[in-house]
Amino acid sequence: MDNKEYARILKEISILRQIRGDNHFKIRAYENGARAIENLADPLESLMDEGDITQIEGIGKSLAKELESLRETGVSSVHQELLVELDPGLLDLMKIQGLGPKRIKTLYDELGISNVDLLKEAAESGKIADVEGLGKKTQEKILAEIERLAQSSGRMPLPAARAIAYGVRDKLKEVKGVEAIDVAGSIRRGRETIGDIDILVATSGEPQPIFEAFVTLPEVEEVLVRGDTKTSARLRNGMQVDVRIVRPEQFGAALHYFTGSKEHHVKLRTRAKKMGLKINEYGVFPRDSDTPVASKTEEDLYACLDLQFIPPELREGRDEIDLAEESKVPKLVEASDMLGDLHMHTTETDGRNTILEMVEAAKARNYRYIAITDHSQAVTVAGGMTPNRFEAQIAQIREINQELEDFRIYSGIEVDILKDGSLDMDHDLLRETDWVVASVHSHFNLPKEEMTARVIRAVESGLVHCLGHATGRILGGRDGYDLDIGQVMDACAVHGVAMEINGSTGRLDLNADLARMAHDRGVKIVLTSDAHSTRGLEDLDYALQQARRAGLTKADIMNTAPELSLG
DNA sequence: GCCGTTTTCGGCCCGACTGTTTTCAGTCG
Ligand SMILES: Nc1nc2c(ncn2[C@H]2C[C@H](O)[C@@H](COP(=O)(O)OP(=O)(O)OP(=O)(O)O)O2)c(=O)[nH]1
Ligand SMILES: [Mg+2]
Ligand SMILES: [Mg+2]
Ligand SMILES: [Zn+2]
Repeated sequence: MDNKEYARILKEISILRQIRGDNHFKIRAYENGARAIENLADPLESLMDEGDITQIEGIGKSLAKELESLRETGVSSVHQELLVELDPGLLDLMKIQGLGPKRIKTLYDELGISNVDLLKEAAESGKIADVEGLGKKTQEKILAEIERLAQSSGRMPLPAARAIAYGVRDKLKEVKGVEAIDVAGSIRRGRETIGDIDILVATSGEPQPIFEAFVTLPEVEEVLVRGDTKTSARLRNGMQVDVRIVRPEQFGAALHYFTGSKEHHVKLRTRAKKMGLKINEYGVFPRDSDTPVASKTEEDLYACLDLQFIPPELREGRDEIDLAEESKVPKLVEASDMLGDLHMHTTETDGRNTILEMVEAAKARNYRYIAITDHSQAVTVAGGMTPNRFEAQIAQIREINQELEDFRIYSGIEVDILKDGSLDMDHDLLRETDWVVASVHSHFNLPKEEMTARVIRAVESGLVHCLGHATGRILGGRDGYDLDIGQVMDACAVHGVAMEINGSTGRLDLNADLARMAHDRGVKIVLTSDAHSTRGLEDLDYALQQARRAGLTKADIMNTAPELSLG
């Protein structure tokens, strides 16, 4: 069993125990246990083999025993007993907005509702409204939610969600009374998928006109919640947007609250409480005082807790607070550190802009260099280059470089890794060019061993500088190809081959976790945009944010150097 | 159920909004 499976069982136990009405803190222990396993860098089973998994924070004697017996017998007795006592269909009911453990328990006890189909039947025949504590509105809402859930495609990839969020933000920015506005939540933290959009507004005036402007935006389909400090709406594209409004002097504390994560808050607030302080979205308060000791900025908030500042990308409730306590929060790589981009396409293949246009756009981003990496001929849909065309492009770039001052174009290629792991280009040209990215664009369904051997063969070729989009996953699309990424990383480390964090909107590949793992195994990391236009260069920002989530610093990233140095 | 530079027992984040609750539980952020 893999970590995901172990975590899923614990999560299901926590949900079923919630419905049964068990102690909140025991339930949280299962939730925490599930999260702890999800966050592990190594397989739980190898940690079991090596020793004591109660070393893992959040796993104690009881969970360890349960997990070990789960491994041995293939089932968890706690889980099984809950499924028998209750019903596996109840797990789906928790996905319905407005239904929590208490109402689900009531519906199960009173009406025998144990799955979504039965819930729908009961709602349609009006039985829900008759249940004590529920009513007509709840019944209608349940029906609408069941409908919506069937249509919804779940969490949205970060780039798409961020574009929508910035669109709403930019419209609200123009509204009278809006003195400050920021996108918060999982978008600000850079999670690779987004559940909903969270926007914070500061005003010293009346919030209601601003809420009114929000809910009357053309993209708003339905108002879900409308209060004095917060309003939620669903957009026509299905995305939920939560808007929270506070006073300007509370903006920092509120931004911190609205940025999350929830788990970060629970840890931070517990710590504050032990110091005699209370944190809420309005500030940090001494116990029994209404006068905040911090509220204006996030920096103030961490400072008054005797903590180093924790950047949003690290606020996931892992070990960031411990690091901040010891002043060991890494100085994360920043946009201004990025001096070049090493993966992009031009009109020579499937890009929309010329080399010179890409150069101009790169200069506008304050880069000192770029690498042009058009496709090789096996990628026919992109009009990949033959050796002749590639040779001509190398010459062309050499000429352009003569004319450039304070800027360098590296000639390069995104060479296709063919089915057998060989490279789709003349080897002499690969040796002649400055920068070789190698990636897989075909035969995604090879068996794991074959795929791993294929990629490693390319890594070992001595001709490759960087492995492109190593997993091949498409966000909100196909999974990565089946390959042993750990073996690939080790091969990269041994042969001095870098791995990219490809920031192009569909990819984020490597993702933050894998980038961290690669770095820890000694692999050099490159941030790239994989731009197919001048605009596309901006996608490097997504790669940057994933690098930050991975805890990487300027020194960990190759293209923060003033020039390409290939050892 | 987990955990410990105030604890091996006694804590465990904190607040907004909705509805059928006539005084606040449930759900969500
Ligand atoms: N203190 C506290 N804050 C919370 C809690 N739940 C949510 N928040 C805060 C932190 C979250 O980042 C922020 C926005 O909530 P969301 O439900 O939108 O979560 P988030 O944006 O982190 O993830 P998402 O991608 O939307 O699922 O509100 C909670 O239980 N306690
Ligand atoms: Mg959110
Ligand atoms: Mg939200
Ligand atoms: Zn590619």
